[in-house]
Amino acid sequence: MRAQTSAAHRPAFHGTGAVAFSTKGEYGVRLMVQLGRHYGAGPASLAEIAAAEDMPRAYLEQLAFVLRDAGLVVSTRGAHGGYELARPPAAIPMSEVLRALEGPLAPMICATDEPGHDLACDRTSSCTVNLLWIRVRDAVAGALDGVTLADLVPQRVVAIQRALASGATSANQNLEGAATTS
Amino acid sequence: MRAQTSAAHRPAFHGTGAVAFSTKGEYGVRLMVQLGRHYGAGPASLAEIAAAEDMPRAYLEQLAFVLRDAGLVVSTRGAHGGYELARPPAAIPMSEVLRALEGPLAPMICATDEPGHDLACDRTSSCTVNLLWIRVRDAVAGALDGVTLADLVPQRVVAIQRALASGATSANQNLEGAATTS
DNA sequence: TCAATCCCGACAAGAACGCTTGGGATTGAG
DNA sequence: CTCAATCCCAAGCGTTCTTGTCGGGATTGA
Repeated sequence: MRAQTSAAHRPAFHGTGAVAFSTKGEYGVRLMVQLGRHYGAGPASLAEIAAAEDMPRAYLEQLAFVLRDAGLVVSTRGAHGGYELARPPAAIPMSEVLRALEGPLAPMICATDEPGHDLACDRTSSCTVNLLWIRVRDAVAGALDGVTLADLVPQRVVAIQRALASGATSANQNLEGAATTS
Repeated sequence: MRAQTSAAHRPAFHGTGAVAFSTKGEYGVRLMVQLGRHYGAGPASLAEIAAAEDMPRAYLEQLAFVLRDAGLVVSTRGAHGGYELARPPAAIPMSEVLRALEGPLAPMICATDEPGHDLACDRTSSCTVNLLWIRVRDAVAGALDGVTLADLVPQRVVAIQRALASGATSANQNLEGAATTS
């Protein structure tokens, strides 16, 4: 609802210190969650989602393109178009989402999961630290593999959405309260 | 030995994408590893370490101060002074080192390990994603807690160093091969 | 006395991030 | 057929962070 135009640049790194996802990661995941809620109910427009989540629409577009190129969402052009998940939420591991959004998860250049990393790493003695970065990378990859989009979209919300898709057409805004912010 | 003055600014983020430690983390860990090798052999000067690892000395100083303030190393001033580990390597979890160097490990502001995070996080519906960030944070914290400085300083190297401290003076460079880059 | 070292604050270049702008192409509805 | 809604895309701009550098102090052993 409120003013995409006044978004007023947030601090560069949303997460302080090490292990910091940027807003790319956050917005992208939020976008995916919204699409997860909408799953099975036709395409959702970015304008809708941007309003619902109070994120700048134009910026969301960029993320949506990335997610599309990664094969995670499909787009429908033209009027009443929008984005949909390419697969059911349970088949979308968050590792894939975040890798698409933020690039390969490599805590250091020495620990890229891509080939040829050992070439880039010919530091002197202390390259023992590789062990550390690799452990961290694997830990993150494991955590991210273990969570699917379905885990972030409570099942009852999905059920309600589906019911709506074949019944009434309005009143789908009041499901927000479900967020148990522990 | 070779030219601290020509270090020529490296690319800003050493680690691409999500989960990127900065050079602060890398240099700091390398520094700690060097101190680990030197453990029990008196204080080591920053000039020595900077030369051995080819890192800018003045920058290393800043990291050393941080590590000292965190109680991880102790300093001896004056001639023949330098830095020493405050504890044996096995008693230094890397989580502590990296937290000191890079701040609290919080993948997002919503998932700080400090109290009051729920105040900062009053996003709309999608705060379900908290689950994700917290999982990632815990995974990283776990991985980092499970590695101590001793794991990065092979015991035989320590033994050799101690022998050197009371004997010969060279031939400690050929231990590189230990990095099993899978 | 002197040189080696730690201590400390300020600042400069450059990259990355966060977002905006401005236009195009494509499609359903009237 | 026209029009509005939507996706598509590239370029650019200001802010903030990192990555160091610089210059000078304080402290101590020889």
